[in-house]
Amino acid sequence: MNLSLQIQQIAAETLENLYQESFTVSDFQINETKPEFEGNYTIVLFALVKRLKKSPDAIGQELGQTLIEKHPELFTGFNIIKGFLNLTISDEYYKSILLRFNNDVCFGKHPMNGKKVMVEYSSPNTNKPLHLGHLRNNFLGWSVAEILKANGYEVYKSCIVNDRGIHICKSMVAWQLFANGATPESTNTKGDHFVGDYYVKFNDAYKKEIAEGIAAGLSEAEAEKNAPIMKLTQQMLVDWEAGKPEVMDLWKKMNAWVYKGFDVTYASIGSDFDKIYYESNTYLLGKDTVQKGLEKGIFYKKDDGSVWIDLQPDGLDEKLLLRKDGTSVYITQDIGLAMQKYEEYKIDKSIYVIGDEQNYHMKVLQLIAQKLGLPYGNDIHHLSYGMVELPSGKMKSREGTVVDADDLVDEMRNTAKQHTESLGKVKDFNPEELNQLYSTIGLGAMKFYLLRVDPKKKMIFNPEESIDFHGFTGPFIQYSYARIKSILRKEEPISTPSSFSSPLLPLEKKLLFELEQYPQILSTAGNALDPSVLANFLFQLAKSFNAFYAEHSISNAENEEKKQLRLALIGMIANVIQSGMQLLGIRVPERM
RNA sequence: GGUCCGGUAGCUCAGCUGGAUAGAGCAUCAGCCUUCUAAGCUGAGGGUCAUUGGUUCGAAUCCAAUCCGGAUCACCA
Repeated sequence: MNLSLQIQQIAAETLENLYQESFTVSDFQINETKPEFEGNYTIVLFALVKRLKKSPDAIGQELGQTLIEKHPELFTGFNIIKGFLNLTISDEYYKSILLRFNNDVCFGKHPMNGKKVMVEYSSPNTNKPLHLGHLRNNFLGWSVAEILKANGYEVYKSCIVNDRGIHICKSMVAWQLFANGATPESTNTKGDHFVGDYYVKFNDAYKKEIAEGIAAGLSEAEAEKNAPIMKLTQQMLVDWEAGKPEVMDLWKKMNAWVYKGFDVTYASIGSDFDKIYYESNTYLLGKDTVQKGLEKGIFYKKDDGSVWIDLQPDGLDEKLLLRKDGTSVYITQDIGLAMQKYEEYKIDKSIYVIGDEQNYHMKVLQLIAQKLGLPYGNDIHHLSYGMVELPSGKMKSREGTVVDADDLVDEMRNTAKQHTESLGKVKDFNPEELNQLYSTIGLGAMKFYLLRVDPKKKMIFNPEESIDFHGFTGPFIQYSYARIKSILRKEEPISTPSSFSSPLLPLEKKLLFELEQYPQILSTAGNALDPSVLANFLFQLAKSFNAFYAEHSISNAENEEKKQLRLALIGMIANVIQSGMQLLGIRVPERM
């Protein structure tokens, strides 16, 4: 149990005994003590004044006095300043944390809770390569899945591939018209980029035809509708749905190119999935479910035969579920897929990592799932994240104004290489080790950059200003880890020290104070589905370590016992950094 | 227009379940490598927490209104 909760409980018990009144933990507001005052944790007394009809000072005196008398193992001192009771936590408490957990690589992780959760993320289209926005999605989804595992969930990572539809047909038509049989192999191009190029080519041709139409006297809407290339595309979608063999063959061939390219990208950024769904298999799902909902009276049919749900009582609009011709729409397949996920995995909770532009859609899905009585209907969560934009505005694949994922990864590796070479600390590494290191650092910088901010906030990425390697960054934390490892290679810590007698220095205590909070940080990050909580914590910890490192020597500590204490301390810091960074999807190097 | 999200230092962001003098990083300036990795450390300057009003012992935090920016409200996905 974490310390601040312990303090709340003890304070509640103590006041109950003192004043014969009942208190709960929520009556006590516990803060970290501000650095300018003495103490570690602070109880705010104002809230108790009305209840007890006593002055804050009087309450503080009695409470503080009783706490150190009854719990000398925890509290060694207190002071009261302007209604704040500052408590000093004993060195012994922190030393016991250190002795217990310094070698525990699982410190902070919670035991299995028996609940299953699915995290759906990435969800690419097969008509274009991944870009920076997808990277934010991938990193968030992967990290949240790992954080949930650390919180005791059994987690399945899933991905729905949007592999059909009019947008896919656009690339296919453009390839037929302009490629002359070219392939990724013949042009030595990565498959997803190859197909993406034809998506852009489609758009260029389409725009040209619209302009020609307008020049010939058509209105803009008519010109769009009558553009020959668009008509070809619509026909291709019809043919695809009819299963016309040559269309299916082309579709399979081009998708295979894209998947081959995606595999390379996913491998390089470290994304993986337990289950991949394909929209071409799921888009017909959900119709039965809608039919059942219709019978139950949850949905209703309009005169033209289309099926709707009225969500006005919930503050939304009417929403279409089946077209008048009986075909399904976007939400229909999502309902079906939600059902299928339950049938296959019996999940208790489902998390969708999707951009905030779909907040409305996800709200509708949640409401429908609840009304249909889906077993986990109340546990559908939308991890809604803000778009990544450029200084010039939104990224648009069809305009070609995107930061390509593969390009960015390469660039980050190169930057890492330049930094590493100019510092010259790893000249003895062989080429393979060097490449590993560049990936570790470059990807670390990029992942940390995207994960350190609150997911729901929109980000602006300026390609002109490369991602930093100093300060509040991944490499800073990686560097702190490498520093610790460097010491631990030279100094042999006693594997299980039994006790430490000398008092803790302020900076030693500060580090233990921070380490003690790690389990709570993981819970908070898991509950909020927010890796940035963890990123901020790890940065703070690394910063405190570096300050300690500059102030106190570990190898040349004042005496052997201090040295052993510090070796145990930095070992525990290294474990927490490694474990926390792993949950962000970031590796830490032994040397850099 | 309805709904939702955001607005904190020059820039990028923490803090938001109300608490003490609002914190980091970058950038700027001044110091620190003959001792464990300087991708580091120490210090300085820099704020009308969008605006106005309210709630109260106390508001960046809660409520209301206003202003600014964004998303969304398709028989597209």
